[in-house]
Amino acid sequence: MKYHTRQRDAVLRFFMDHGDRCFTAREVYDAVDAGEATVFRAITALTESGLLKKYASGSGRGDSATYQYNACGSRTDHIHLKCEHCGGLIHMDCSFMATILAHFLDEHGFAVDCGKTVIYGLCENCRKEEEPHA
Amino acid sequence: MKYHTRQRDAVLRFFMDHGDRCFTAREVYDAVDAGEATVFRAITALTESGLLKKYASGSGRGDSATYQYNACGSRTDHIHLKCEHCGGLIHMDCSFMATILAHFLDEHGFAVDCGKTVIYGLCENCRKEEEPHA
DNA sequence: TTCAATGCAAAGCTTTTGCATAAAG
DNA sequence: CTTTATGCAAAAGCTTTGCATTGAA
Repeated sequence: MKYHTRQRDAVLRFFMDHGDRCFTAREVYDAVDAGEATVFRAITALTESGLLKKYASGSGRGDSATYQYNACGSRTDHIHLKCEHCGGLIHMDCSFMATILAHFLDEHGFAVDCGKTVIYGLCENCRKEEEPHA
Repeated sequence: MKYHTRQRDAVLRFFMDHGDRCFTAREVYDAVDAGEATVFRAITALTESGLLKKYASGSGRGDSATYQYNACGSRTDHIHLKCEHCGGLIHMDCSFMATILAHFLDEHGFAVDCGKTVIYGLCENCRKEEEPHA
């Protein structure tokens, strides 16, 4: 990762332009003009640098990992909420977070790893869609 | 899953006997006397029934999913904390949980899916080990 | 000119499937 | 006796690697 290339720029730009969605390596490969191995190498590098967030699906046949642009980079002081319906990534940056983390630590002796933790559920919009008669 | 077989019993018993740890399908296959496909079929069935919890690692080559016994079965009203160091699974069944879920819902419009969410971090014992001079 | 990045094709792993056989009920 | 589970081997799919070539600085 010492030189600057057209392919790597294209991969990063693709993720930045669709920051609200997840993509498999295959989808990125289909979207940008670069070889398959190059796409994997670029995605791996971006993930390691913190610019991409990786979501591992079930492993093995027919189930590939997905990646999403992570605007906050390597900051790890807030929790991510991920909507299971629309795939949106919400950055929970509110003050109550500190209270939650303190509770886990004080009452359960558990130090939360914000960088690795993702809370799954349904976001506001998708809840409305899924329960039209509530 | 209509008949009762020695192989499926063995797989379930293996997980129950080591409820504190995660195993890959390969490890289970090495430990119990059953074919590879049978092990996968048994694990899949147990996971679907809620008796096993699945942790998907990165997909593809060299990275396999792991499974762990989930004593609480299909109950989904509490959150799981997983220690990244010892692999232990903590069932957070305290009353503050309701407060947390309410906050997510009221302030962020986000309905947490407890069944799918796992909070990663370091448990009490492992924190002490990792920071001997604190 | 030099050293890193690309791309293709081949290799590697995990998981699934097909099908004949064995076992459960 | 009928129906489901097993097991082997082959297939499938995602990701990585080797190596010659291209491109960046």
